[in-house]
Amino acid sequence: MSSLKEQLSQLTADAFVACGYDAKYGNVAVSQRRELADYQCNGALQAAKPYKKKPRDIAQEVAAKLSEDASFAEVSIAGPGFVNLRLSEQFLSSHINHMAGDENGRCGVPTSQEPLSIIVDYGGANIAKPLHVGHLRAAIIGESLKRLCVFLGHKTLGDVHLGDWGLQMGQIIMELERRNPDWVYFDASFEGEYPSESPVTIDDLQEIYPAASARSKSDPEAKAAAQQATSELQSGRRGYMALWQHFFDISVGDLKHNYSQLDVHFDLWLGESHTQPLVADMVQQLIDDGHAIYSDGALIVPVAEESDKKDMPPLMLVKSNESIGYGTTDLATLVQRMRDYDPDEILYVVDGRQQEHFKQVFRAAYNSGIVPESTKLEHNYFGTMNGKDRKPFKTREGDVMRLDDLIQMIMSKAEERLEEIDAAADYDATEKQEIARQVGIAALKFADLVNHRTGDYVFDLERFSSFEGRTGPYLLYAAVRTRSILRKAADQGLQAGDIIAAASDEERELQLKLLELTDLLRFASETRAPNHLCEYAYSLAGAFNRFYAQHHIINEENKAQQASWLGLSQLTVDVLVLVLDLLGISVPERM
RNA sequence: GUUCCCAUAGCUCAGUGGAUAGAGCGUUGGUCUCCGAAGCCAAAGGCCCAGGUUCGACUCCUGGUGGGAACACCA
Repeated sequence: MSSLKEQLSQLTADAFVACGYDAKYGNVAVSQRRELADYQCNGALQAAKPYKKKPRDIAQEVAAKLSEDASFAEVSIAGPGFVNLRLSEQFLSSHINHMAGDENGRCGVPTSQEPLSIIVDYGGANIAKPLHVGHLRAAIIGESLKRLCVFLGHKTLGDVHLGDWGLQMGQIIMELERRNPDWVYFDASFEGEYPSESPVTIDDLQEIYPAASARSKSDPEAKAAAQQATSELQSGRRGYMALWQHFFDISVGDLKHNYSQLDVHFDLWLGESHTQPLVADMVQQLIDDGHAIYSDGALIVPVAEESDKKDMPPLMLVKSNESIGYGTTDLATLVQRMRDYDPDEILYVVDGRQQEHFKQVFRAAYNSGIVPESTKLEHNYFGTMNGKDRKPFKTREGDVMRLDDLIQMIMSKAEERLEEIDAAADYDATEKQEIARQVGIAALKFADLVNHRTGDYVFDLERFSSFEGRTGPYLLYAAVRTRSILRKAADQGLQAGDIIAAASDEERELQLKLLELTDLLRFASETRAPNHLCEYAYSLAGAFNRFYAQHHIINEENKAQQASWLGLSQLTVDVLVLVLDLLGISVPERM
């Protein structure tokens, strides 16, 4: 079954054709003037010029044709030539009951007719480096896009794509060598087995990395040593590899814990390092095909094009010190993804500051044939989360804030707030804790996702942890309160039934809002913009709250009416929970 | 310097070339003897500037102004 908008557009397009006009003018959209129409078509205005007619005359013809259709209660024309459509009760209730009757948990949303194979690359977490607020947006935007793709029926894999093969590895190795020169890992002549136990803990690494990074920045010799170590690691020096493996193992464990706190889950835990076996052949091929050339001692892939408005630097394939950077590993990752998955689309959910880098990688990939034209590569970039000074968010001390700390902060705020309003007072401690987590995560994620992906936004703990207005907790509240009504009704033996004609404008608006679901999901997916899911969830909750304020369900005496309202309430919760799930937000049973 | 992104209400943000530009916060005022008031209702308040394209521009184009970012051997 196609979406409501598609069906209405089809009917309208048929009317245009029947009147002798092109079908393309039949597109309809949700009306902005709800007192005038449910949906509207602006095609008559567009058709006026090519057909050399007055737009109102065209609108009149089309409207006359459309009003023969039982789908509409009223078809009118207004303004310069808008065709206003008001849906009939039969049309509305048949569609809303179809949604409510969906037993697959899809609320009537069909899966894609042309399922694609999609990879969403949205981690970018670094080995040996704690997740910080900079990783937050990638995680939650990427998770949402991935869930949306999965729900729409695409074969989708989320890849964390760890940063585990760059200079930071050499920096840490050299820092450790400086501190512990007698470790067996640094003895180049050692040929035995290395210890299976890691010599460092995750906490050690989190202290060592900033120190190593700072030293490398301030001391050119240290930097050269780190570059050398990186190069040796990448060529497979045994001791370094053994050490690196420890970093990797303990970091991945920590990262999985962090991400799962956020309800973010990856299908693939691959990193830059996993491309290592592919790099040599890829580089050779690029040389053989003439795509890679030497310049200043480095091997580069020129990617500039005639039409470029600025100088486009080449992709750095092999640095003059023999080491490789993330341009090379990103390219090799594409070799691997094409070989293993042959995807139709790869979506990179990465900070907007990487735009030039991805432009280079994509060009190099297409030009060299690593990726065929039929595979779409997209950099779905996002803006930064800033502090009130409009600079990337820092702690009060000026450090990068760890994601862990941020999550703790928002969770304890949630707990505080729950205490204040005396919610969940008599639940046991474990449930309370989990509710605080879900409320906190909902607050955090919604506050992020409600902003358009590409824009920067200002982090404001007070505002984010508020439970009033357009927030995650408001939506949880709306869903949980509705569930509570349904539970009460069930306790009294009341059953949801067929949804009948709306009893009020408020109820009609709710029904119409529910019917927008399929179109909304497609739009959010096409534009890769989860903020539309947020907008929808919020307006749906608002529509339900207005309906709720208008009608008293439990006390309703007309049983058919009551059953209908229960059905509508159930559908609303189902849709709300579904959309929140696509945002990566889970709803507690009660709170 | 060049290129990219951004500029909408006091603040934080939405807005698919269409009618009267929407929310939330904040402010002011209503609303619980009835399903959970984290709610609902109402008031006040806005598209950076100048051109252009279009029947129609917050939206597209050009040029300003103001802010942010990127600019081969970090990622």
